Parts: sequence; structure tokens; C-alpha cells
Amino acid sequence: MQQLSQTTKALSDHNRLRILKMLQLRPLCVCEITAVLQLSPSTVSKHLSLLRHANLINDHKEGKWVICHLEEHPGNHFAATLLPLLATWLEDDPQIQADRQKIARINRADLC
Amino acid sequence: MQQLSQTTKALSDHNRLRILKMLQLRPLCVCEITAVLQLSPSTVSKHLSLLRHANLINDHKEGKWVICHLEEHPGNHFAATLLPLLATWLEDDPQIQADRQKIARINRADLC
DNA sequence: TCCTCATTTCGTTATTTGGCGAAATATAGA
DNA sequence: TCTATATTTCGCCAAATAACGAAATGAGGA
Repeated sequence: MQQLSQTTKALSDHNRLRILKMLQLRPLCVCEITAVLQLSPSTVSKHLSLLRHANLINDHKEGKWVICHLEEHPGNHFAATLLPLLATWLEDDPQIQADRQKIARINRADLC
Repeated sequence: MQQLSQTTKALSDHNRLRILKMLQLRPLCVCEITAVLQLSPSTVSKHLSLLRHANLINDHKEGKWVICHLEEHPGNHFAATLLPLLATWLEDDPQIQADRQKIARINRADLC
């Protein structure tokens, strides 16, 4: 029950949903996510940490960047079920579409 | 996006999950739910109101009782997808099983 | 009508959450 | 080694949430 509520809580925040829907497009470094959300790096870091603990995303280092991506094989059963569903949800949401357009224009090299 | 986060937020609370899993067994009046959760009536009422607004449950009056039941045709797409999933989740959770045993023993007539 | 009892609403309190900026950490490159 | 920059951690504040008890509401039965 704890694990389910942890997962749904992670999915209940506006900005965390935006992050997950962005990552559907491609893996992103923290500063790209920060640029799109227009939140402070510390806030974004906290959201990412929460998503990581919920087994919804994962990351790896590439030089000085931390690259985040959707978790492909979540240890958590609920995350494993919900992530593919989320992939089909919110596709026509204006905010999500705007975020994705921003990502298309962004270049990690100039940004960070 | 608002609707999705409303739905997942509703599903992110321990006690609300317990309520939904109880209602899977059969419709229950507010005082039965209150008796199982061991929370104050006002607290339970608030949880129920939140679940109603999220289109996860519905209710009707029967004499002086308000009988709650799972929403069968949620107006909300996310609720419609998640309710059947929830029905398969947490079936082996000890807390959920204990709640259901309590319900089996409870009788609305003597309780209220 | 009046009383009882199930439920909801209101006002309050403690805890959690989401946000920030400053300081700490870590890594690439000079 | 020193510096610059990406990220995280820490300490704080404001807003949201979950809980309670008391008061209000609403329906059935005396």
C-alpha cells in the first residue's frame, strides 16, 4: 500500500507530470528540465529525487551532466503499470505540447 | 492535467485507498466505513467528498444512511482506467484483508 | 411538531509539500 | 592544482493536507 501511494503521489504533482512527459521524448539533463519548467535547480532536483525513489525515472552521468530518463524496468509493480499508461495520457494537453516544443528547440550544449 | 493529478492525488492517501478497496466488496454506509477506519466521522466525510469529486465513488441515500459505492461509469477518463486496475492491486495487503474481515463481521443495523 | 441520529460543514491544529536561495559536492578542463 | 559549472543538500517559508471536535443540516419516527 505504501508503495502504491508513493507512486500515485509522485504522479499527483503538475510539474512532475511535466517532467515525465518530457522524458517520453528523449533523455534530458537536469538543466534542460530546469530550463523548461522555469523552476530553481534545487526544486527540480527534489522533484527528480522523488521520481527516482518512486522508480519512475533513472539517470546516469555523462561528464558533468546527470542525464535523466524514464525507468524502463521499474522494480515497482505500480510504476511498471502506470508508466505505459501515462505515455498515452496528456498527449493533447497544451502545456505538455508547449514543453515538448521547447525541448525540440533546446540544445544541451548552448544551454548548460 | 488537472484532472489526472486530482485522480492520482485521491489515490495517494492510505485511508482513501482503504475505502476504495472496502467498497470493492460491497456498498457501505458512511458509518460502516468510519467504524473500519477508526477515524472521526468528519475526517471520513472529507475523504469521501474528495473521492466523489475525483469520480471514483458515488452514493445514494437509503433512509437516513448515505450508501457509498464505487463509481461504475466515471466521467473522468483517468478514474475509469485506474479503478479497474486498483481492483486487482493490493489484494494481498494485510491491512486491506483485515479491513475486509471487519466488514464481513459488521452489520449496518446494529452499528448505526 | 419534536427528537434522534447519520452525515456534513466549519474552525483549528499539526504535518507535509513545494518552492526558494545559499552552501556543499563533484567533475571537466585550464 | 585551480576554476568553472552542473547538481544536490540544507535551512527556511508559505500553502496544502489530514486530523479533530463542535456546530449545522437533513431525514425518519414518536
